[in-house]
Amino acid sequence: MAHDSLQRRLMLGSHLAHYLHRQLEEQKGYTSTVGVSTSKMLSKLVGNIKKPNAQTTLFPPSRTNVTTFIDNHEIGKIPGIGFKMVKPSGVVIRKIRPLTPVKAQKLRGHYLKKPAKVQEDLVTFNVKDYVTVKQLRTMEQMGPELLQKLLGGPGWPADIGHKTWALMNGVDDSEVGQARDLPRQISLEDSYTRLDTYEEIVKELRSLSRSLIKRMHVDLLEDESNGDEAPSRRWLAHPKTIRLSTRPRGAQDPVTGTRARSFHRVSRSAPLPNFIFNLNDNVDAIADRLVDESLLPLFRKLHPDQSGWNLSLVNVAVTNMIETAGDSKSASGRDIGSMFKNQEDVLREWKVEDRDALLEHSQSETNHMSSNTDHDDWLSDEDLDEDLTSTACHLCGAQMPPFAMDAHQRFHENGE
DNA sequence: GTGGGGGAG
DNA sequence: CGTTCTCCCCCAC
Repeated sequence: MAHDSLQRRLMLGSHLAHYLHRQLEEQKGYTSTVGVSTSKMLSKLVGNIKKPNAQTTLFPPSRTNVTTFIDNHEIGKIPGIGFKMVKPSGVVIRKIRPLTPVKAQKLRGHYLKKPAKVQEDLVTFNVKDYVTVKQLRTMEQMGPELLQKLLGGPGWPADIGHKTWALMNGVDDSEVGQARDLPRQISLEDSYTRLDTYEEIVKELRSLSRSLIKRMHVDLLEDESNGDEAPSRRWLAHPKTIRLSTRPRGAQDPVTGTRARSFHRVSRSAPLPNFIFNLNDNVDAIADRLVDESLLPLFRKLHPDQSGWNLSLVNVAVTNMIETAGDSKSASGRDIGSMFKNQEDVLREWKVEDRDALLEHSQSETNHMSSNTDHDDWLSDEDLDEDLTSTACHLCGAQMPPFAMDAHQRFHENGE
């Protein structure tokens, strides 16, 4: 693709993002941070530049600009590599769980030829040894194969070497997925400084269950205002499984008295009983029954010992969402095109195919949106036009922001 | 499908 | 600004 057209696409993307940002703020009162670039990873990274309520576009999108941008980041900052540095691993022999480096930390260690220093506060980790993407990227032998050797192994994604190498070079081909109308799981959890008696556990499970059922009602029920009968509600989806997870508190070091920080979770799951979907019974009663018949059995599976456990976290989740068939509530509100339309008498919807056409056509036009030659690195919010009132096409009536109208006209000129 | 884990936000 | 909570995806089995 020609360099020039890429610039135009980014300009259009910036305008679109700006419009959405503004609409979100004006109509919903939400602030948002926006990053615009040629991939999800780069967009996320540039978005960090102006937080919390502005947008940034990586511009111009030249190879050198992208490389320089990526290179200056600490390795752990790259989305997909991750910041996390140690994970508990192996069997707990006695009291201390061995700590093993994970991705970013393995890479730091490789560069430094020694384990990177991490500053461990009571609860958080900070990098002491700051290793940049550039330092790693330009190392001897660095490439997908070496990265595979460094990072690969059982439990890790098979293509981790190639993926990581691509990320270090600013390349990310992951797709922008369609937003789901329903989550895959709903979970409630709470953490505790001390939770070690059966009575307390039961109490917490009841409380979590009540909240979970209420969440299910909010997120999975649809009002069925069919006709004039008593208002009824129907389930948009039925989760099939219930899962109980806990996080045992790390063992205490007998010498220092400090506790090894444990991320380790354990879980057990079981079929979700149907009575949870009953809308006539009261929530507390359903919750109590759920605790007695599902969660306590799961808890006993998880912790067979009568006592001695000490939990720092309890999580209750419903998963394996089965969407109710024939649901008409498809992707409405998810399609960006439909957000531009606010009249239902519009004959022609601005659907995905049409938007693509619009983008293609816009590539051959002369750039009139703004003069960008005075910006070498970033294109920020303030550079964009401010007129965001929606206007109608005089040919088809489609509603859209003014910045899109010009290209839309050419869409008609091309015989549509 | 279950259980464990990294990771994002 | 850091912690907590929620969610997602991937893997081994």
